[in-house]
Amino acid sequence: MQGKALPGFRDFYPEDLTLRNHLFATWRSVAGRYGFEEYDGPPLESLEMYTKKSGEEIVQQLYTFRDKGDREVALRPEMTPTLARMVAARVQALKKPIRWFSIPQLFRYERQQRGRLREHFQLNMDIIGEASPLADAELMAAAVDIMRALGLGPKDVQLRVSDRRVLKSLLMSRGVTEAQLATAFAVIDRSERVPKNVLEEMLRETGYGKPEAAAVFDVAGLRGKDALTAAGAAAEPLGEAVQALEAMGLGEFVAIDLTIVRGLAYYTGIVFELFDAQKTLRAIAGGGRYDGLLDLPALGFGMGDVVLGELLKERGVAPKASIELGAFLVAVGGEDMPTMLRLAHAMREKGIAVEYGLRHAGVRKQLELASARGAPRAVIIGPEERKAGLAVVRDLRAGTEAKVPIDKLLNGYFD
RNA sequence: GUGGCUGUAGCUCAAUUGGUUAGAGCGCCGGACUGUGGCUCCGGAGGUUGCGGGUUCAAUCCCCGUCAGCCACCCCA
Repeated sequence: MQGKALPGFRDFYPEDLTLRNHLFATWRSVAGRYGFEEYDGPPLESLEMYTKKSGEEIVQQLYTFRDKGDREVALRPEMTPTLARMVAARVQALKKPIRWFSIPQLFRYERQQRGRLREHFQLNMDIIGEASPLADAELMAAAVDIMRALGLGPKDVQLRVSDRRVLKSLLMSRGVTEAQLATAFAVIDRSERVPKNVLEEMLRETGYGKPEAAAVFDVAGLRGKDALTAAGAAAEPLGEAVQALEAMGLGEFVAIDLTIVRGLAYYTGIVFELFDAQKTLRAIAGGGRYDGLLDLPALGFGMGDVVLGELLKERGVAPKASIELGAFLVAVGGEDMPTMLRLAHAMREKGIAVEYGLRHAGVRKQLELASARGAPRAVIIGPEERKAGLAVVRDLRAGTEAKVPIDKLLNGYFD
């Protein structure tokens, strides 16, 4: 063993890169049909940018160093600060709402586990300058449509939606104070994973009394439209967004679930996560509204390549081959080589993917290579047919053969 | 950062209570096979048993350390 990539970093062998390219292509395609434009920024930023805008935890997990110009720099752990800077610089000139997407490679120094590495690629889609819940619905619809474009249905993935304003209203109407909200959010976020007595202890430490603690668990248990009804006016934006998704025909994917809180402190409104419906993997995507970060209403989501790639492999919808050959050419004898090379080049000029054996071997060997390479057909050039201006086109899947004029093949036709 | 489990060929796994030259299947390379692939048969390459140390006549096996992976916690791009 010559060593391997650093822990948490990946080598992309052809089959791995095939999958990654498939994800990127799907991301670009769906983002494009939603009218989003692609942007990018530098992978290295000033450390200060993250110490100011992100929480302490994120900073501890940063890849940082001092560059030769004595600047404190960091590999980007998230795209939002970069986006915020780019938008702020041209905010006067940009027509609102801004719909942008990006596929940055992000870095974070943390202990790796399945689905969590130290580096990943993440689709970011953001809408800036629009407060309407229709914008939230738009973003969630795009996330769902990416799943559909990848071959996943409502039985595979579910979009769980919540709204911090709804949570806040429900909690405060039950006696929880504004200062206690942060703890309540943390408890609700963990309510499905952490034992109840541990959560109760968390609440007690923050000065919760019995009735307020009960209210927190009560709220955490609310699901579906009941949650909306209970929250009254505060639930209107979430209700409107969910209705929009239903009108688009995506209702089957959507579940209102108040236990979705999201870790980042800057979310202010609707938040959502896309989950593997069997819940064996981590969240596939997550996002929400962060109106306070810029001077404009804003919302966005991120979707990483790691968990999504694992899910596609698990569900058998990952692509296999990266190249799709049109034909594999076979020269029977050495004297057939010039014809084969001429034909190969002519077909490539026509845009057909063509391969042939790079050293002369028996027909058997060449055909073996042809099927190993996944070619749908072989074009066999031998002295007999060549005298008549013909070649044998063999269908490698069906095992059938036909003689075709070489002139036709030169023009890119197999029959 | 904390705790637990696991490291044998490219992959999946064997190897008697610690025992002599660490095996098999798949994959890879070559041959049977000089104008027809997938099948079959034969042969070959490929290992510092993650790494380092210790115990022992003898370690893949037991002990310690370390690195890596997995799982949980923390956290959640």
